Amino acid sequence: MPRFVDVALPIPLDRAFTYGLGELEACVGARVLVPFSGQKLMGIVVRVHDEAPVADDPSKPIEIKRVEQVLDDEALLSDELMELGRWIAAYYCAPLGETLRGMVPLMAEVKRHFVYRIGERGRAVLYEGAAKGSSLRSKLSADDQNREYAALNYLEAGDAVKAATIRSATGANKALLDGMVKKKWLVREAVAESRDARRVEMVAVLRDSQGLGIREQGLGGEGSGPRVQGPGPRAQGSEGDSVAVRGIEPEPEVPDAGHPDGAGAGENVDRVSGLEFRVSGLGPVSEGPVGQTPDGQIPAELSVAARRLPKLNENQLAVMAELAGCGGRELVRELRVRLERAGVPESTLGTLVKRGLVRLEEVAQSFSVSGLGAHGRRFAHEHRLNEAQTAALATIVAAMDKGGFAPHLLFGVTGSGKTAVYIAAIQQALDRGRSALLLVPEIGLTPGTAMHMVAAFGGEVALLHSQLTPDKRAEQWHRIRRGEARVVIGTRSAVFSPLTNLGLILVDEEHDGAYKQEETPRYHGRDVAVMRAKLAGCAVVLGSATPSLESWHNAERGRYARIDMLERVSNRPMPAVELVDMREEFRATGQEQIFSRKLLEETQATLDRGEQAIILLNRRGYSFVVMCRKCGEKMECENCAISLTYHKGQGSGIREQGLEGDVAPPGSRLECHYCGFKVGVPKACPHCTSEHLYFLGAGSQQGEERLAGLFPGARIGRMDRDTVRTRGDMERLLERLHSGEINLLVGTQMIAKGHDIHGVTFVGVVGADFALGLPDFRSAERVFQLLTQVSGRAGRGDLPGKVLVQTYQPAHYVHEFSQRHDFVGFAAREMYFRRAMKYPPLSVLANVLVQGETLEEVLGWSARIGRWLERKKFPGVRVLGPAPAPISRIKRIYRYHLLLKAEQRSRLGVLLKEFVPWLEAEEIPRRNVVVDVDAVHLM
DNA sequence: AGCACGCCGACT
DNA sequence: GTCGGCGTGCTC
Repeated sequence: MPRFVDVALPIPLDRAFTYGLGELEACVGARVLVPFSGQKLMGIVVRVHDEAPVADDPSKPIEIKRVEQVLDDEALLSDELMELGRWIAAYYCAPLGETLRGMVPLMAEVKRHFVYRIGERGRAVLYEGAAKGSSLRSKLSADDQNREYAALNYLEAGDAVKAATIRSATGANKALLDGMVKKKWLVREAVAESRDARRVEMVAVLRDSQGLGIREQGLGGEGSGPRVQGPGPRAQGSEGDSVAVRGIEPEPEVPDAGHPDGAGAGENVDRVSGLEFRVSGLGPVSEGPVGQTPDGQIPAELSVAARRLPKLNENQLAVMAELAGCGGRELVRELRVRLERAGVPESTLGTLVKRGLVRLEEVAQSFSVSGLGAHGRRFAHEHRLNEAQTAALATIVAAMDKGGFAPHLLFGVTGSGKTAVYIAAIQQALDRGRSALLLVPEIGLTPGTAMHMVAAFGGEVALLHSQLTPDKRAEQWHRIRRGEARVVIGTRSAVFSPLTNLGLILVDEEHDGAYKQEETPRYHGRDVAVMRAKLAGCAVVLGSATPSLESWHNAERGRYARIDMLERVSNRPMPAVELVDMREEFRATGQEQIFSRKLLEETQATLDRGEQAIILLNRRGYSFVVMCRKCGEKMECENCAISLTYHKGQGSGIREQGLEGDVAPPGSRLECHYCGFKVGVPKACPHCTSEHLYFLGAGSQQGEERLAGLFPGARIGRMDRDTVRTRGDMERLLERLHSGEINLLVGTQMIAKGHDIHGVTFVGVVGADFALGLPDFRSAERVFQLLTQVSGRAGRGDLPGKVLVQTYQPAHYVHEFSQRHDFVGFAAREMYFRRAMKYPPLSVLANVLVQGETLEEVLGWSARIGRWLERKKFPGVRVLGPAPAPISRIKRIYRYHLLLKAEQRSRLGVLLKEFVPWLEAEEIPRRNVVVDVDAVHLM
């Protein structure tokens, strides 16, 4: 029997630790609880072996501790996922333990806390204390001293007790207890226990006719059921089935969007019936049976049945109807919300329980679909696939059937119907008994996609996104692992879903920067997806209308098979794109305006036609620069090297752009978008005390205000991080758009993200190309993506769309190609630049960020790193810098960086392999040097 | 990372 | 003389 395990712990150390197994057994991939430096940590077994570790320094041999507990009988992380973790750790220069931690959400199941036990000295104090009386030397109050004695008394029996328990028994708080530990009166011990992550909640169940029938025969309620008081209903024949009106099969456990509580409490309600849509099982959306007809009447068949029940008052009837309407079962929590809305008192449910008409059951907390049927629309999978879609699907299915790793790039223009292909392909995977994974950049921003998936696959779907609480995430993870959910849709970390028998991985909007994790391990979800597909031996499809040049390059080199979908569905034309040269506009009008005359004209015309318009203003806030006219100083964040953004308050003050000196309305503030720093709007320049402050650059907030002034009749909505904080906000806003309640939408790039809004025929783009000036080699690519995406919002319905792009650089090639919807041309042109500059994808890039609290140390470290790299002259690697990072200070941390460009991946690998140990040897703290392999954001 | 251990100033 | 601040250094 193996005697040792190597355990990877969630700490930023590049090594595993060896523990003795004793009588325990463990396998690679299992979680274990181990003592570590006075703590109990959960780690993952990475090796099981018989080699006792030997100390580097033989004078002090290492004392091998024992594994305390093995938490999993079998590998929690499959070999495939362990392999993936190892690859990530190596490729992205991240400690294995931290990498693996990010792959298993079940750390939530281990609760770590401390317990206190009385020590020898404590006992002595307790026994002598009374004689000595309270120590006058003690700084503690008499009360606290009393509490200390009370705590000692309480612990006298010798048990180890949690701080919270001691406090409720004696009043001694944690600080006091820790003080007693310092005095050695108490001993503190770390404990960790695993627990079931699931919470329990109540479900109301309409008692079925059979149950009622049995009781009718005088046999009483079922033993397991709750005690029933009062008389049961009489005359409940078999026709009584109709009480469980139109009862569908018992409600399956339905996956949830995982709303934070309350955020979407009302979203799942159909506007007409006031009742919830339900999705059950596979197949098309079932607009769940409703308990009431639209006019609020009890449907005939229910009322007939209900009338047979004894003396049910209106409220009770309403509850019965409501329950029947959701298949005879509903979470009490959900039911309460709806009853409250209907004006039914909460106690009614209790009455029905007492009368035995409704039973309460405990279930492990699950997830109901909420907010997913809000639009009551039918979904794409019911549409026929067109020729291009069918061909795309055939290619994917063929790859799946052939088996083995098969990477594809699905290049499909906006509106070409990629989602329908995804759904059909997932269905094909399921039909073959295999599972499927769909990665999306951010679920919150595109509730539509999630909705489509749940509508198509119902209970087979697990949704994983960043807003899930650890418990909910753990439960979804379990569902997937048990094979209950064979379709996973989620953001980047969903790539670690414990799906078995993977048939297909899809990466939607594969170019999106949100796939890159900006903390250790700094992996790219898309690239990990490809690696996972390779390990699993399955098909992977990267989809985009504007593929990253990396993927495009891979397709051109034949590494990825390319699938083209170059036409929009239903042969809708691409929108016409027109440029407005804002320099020209200024010359003509003599005024610096946010919106050009042409843009206002088109907007007006669109609204006049009863259609919808969208205006992209890709900056948050009111003005993004506040400058002093006298000294030219810009208002900067105290903590960051960043201009503060002016956010206008709710007050009524009027501020014209550039108008000086007047007072900002109450609630106004200057905000840093990097660290969240906020200050009031200064009346005078902090540098020169001049009162001539100048507000420059229009953000979405100002855009909204301006448009409201210009189009008093328009129904304006704003979509940016200030107005859309949760998924619920997004859904509400989208619903208002779909319903036509809003006909003019202004917002940041959020509005460009794949929403399918049919009434939009005009898109105005304001200042989107300012990003061309950013010091990032990908700036043109990003602007092209943004322009293409936002243009894609126009003309998705039956009417053609039009796009107007305002620019100060009309000659830039980004505009030339985006105007023609010519990604291929753009890619060729951009690739020319990348080749000349040796930037990715024609090289491999790593960004080495050096950060620290003082400029001196940061300068020192980065200079040493620079010198080392120069001296070592790694072949095939070019080093740029060190130089200040484009944002040279964030949150009071100074930032320098070096860019490493390698011709080949392996060349960079050689360097990095030496680099990390060198840092350690040089005593440059690891946490001050961030190695970002394949960096996406160089800021 | 987080926790021990240890060395200094503040207060009784 | 004790308490408690946080600066190194180690963790199987």
